[in-house]
Amino acid sequence: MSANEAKSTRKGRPAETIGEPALPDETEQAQRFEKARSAQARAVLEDYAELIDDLLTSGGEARPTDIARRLGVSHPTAIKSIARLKREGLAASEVNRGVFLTAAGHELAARARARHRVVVDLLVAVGVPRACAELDAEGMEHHVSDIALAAFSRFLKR
Amino acid sequence: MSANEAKSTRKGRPAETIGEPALPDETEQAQRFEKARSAQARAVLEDYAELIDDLLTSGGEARPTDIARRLGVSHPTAIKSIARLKREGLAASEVNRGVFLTAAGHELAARARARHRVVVDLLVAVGVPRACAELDAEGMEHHVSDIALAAFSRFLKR
DNA sequence: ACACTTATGTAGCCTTGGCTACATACTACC
DNA sequence: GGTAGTATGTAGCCAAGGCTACATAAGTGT
Repeated sequence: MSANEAKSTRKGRPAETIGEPALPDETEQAQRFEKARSAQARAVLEDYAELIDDLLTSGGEARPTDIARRLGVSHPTAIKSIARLKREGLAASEVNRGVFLTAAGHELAARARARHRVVVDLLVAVGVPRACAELDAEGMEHHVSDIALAAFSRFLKR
Repeated sequence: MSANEAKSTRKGRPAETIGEPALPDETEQAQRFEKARSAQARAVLEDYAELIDDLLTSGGEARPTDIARRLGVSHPTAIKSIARLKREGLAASEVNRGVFLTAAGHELAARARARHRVVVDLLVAVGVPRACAELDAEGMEHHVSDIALAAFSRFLKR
């Protein structure tokens, strides 16, 4: 069966004629969504790493309740996520002690923060109010690829 | 206890001195993350609605397997998500028949597609290669607020 | 008509990331 | 040193969004 007819044989609908909107290639589109999903999976880890790093830098200690409060979640949720960070070798802690980052975790945090800053700056540069930029960047940053990030930096330098 | 000391009484660490990086306000930060989480919850629905709308427009029919293939997921996953769309009043279908959108679903799809387009255009405008822009936009678009979107449009018009 | 292929739907499992409720461990203070 | 208060941790629940395996339905072709 010749690929083009194969898609629409069911119910005898005629093969798609030319002149229609033309969707992107099927597998390419699938890859886009796949990439977005994997970015989403990393997002939580990045948020935690970045926040823990911030707390350590500015206050000296990153405690589960502080983390939970800042992320707007309950403390058990925070503890569970921290456990995942530990599983993935990004953080470490002993019972009833504050959390700290491993080298890998620190590196992740640094990259996340750098990206965050660039994204906010870009948004502001194209006319988004600062407060709104901070809000929107929180979700967007995890989906910005290195290539796009480099483009952002270049744009900001002008 | 005077709020400022309260945060750091544990283990006798002295209250935070001035001159440190200064984190954003606690509750404001929590709201940022909360907003990002709720955007994420909408993301799947938007992706499905937009895709279904695309399929209906360009091919005449939106069938679960096509949807699954284009999203890069298994067909049971797609069917489950479609069930959620139906639950939320965005889509409808009968057994063994293609999916279609309700008025609400169509409206959501239209908004999602418009936003998608603006985001891609903005990325391209600031120097991101087209292919990369398409990839990154897929994840970013769900986090762009109306205010930012308006700013993007204004920027593109110049 | 019967067989074959593909599409659709169901069942059941996993992980993530939310939550509440409860138990335990600190710390501070009198 | 005991008590109050806060932090920490555990258990168990839920929904979302992945998956595989299986069963049924619908077209296709000989």
